[in-house]
Amino acid sequence: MKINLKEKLFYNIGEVAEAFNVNPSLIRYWEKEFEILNPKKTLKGTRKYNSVDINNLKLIYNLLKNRGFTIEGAKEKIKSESKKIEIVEKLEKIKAQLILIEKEI
Amino acid sequence: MKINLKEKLFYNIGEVAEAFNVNPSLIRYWEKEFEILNPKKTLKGTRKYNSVDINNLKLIYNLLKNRGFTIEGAKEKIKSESKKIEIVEKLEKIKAQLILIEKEI
DNA sequence: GAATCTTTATATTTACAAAGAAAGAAATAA
DNA sequence: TTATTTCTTTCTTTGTAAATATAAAGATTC
Repeated sequence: MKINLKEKLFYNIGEVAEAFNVNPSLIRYWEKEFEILNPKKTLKGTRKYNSVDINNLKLIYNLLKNRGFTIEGAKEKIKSESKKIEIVEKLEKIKAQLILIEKEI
Repeated sequence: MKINLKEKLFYNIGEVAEAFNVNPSLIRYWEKEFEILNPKKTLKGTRKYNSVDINNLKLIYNLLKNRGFTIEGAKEKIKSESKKIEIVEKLEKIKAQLILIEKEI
């Protein structure tokens, strides 16, 4: 990964593909498959990748290319991961509430 | 999984395939792919699956069908898992040695 | 005769690449 | 400058290779 995220605000598909050393087609294909991959597009339709997009790509790349998930498997993994995060967030809210209650006693 | 592991000592491929609801060919195919899958064979060549084989099949099935690994990914996973177990075993031996040394002091 | 074997052929799914059109960028001429 | 040409990049759609799964064939065994 050659991309220095602080260098630019946006990258286009060629740069991204080169950084990950994959074909641009593959990046577009992943976009079809993974909801989380949603780069903005210019009025003419050119994709613009920001740091969030790059991080999502890193996640996807890692699951598919390093960790040996299928595309379906990676989708599931991402979903269940975000479920976990949601649950933790809920628990933290509950904790905050409990602390408030404790102070009132 | 309909197989009751305490019912019998060995199952043949038809029973196993039915229990996992897959094609017998698939079980044989996995055998080619996964080293850990090594059922004994009768002198005539018929596969006999014992509880270890069934557990290995469960592992493989789970990785492939539930957790969304590719075959290569599942192989890696299984390898790294057994690496982990080896390391823990080595550490336990070292621990035992240390305890002996401690007693000698 | 039903189930299994091995080997080989075939189907299906998954993952990716190629093709041709369109847009963008850069170099050159009016 | 501003047209014009040329080269590069990106687009979508469609094609294809590789991976995965299954079936078929013919022989053998339960």
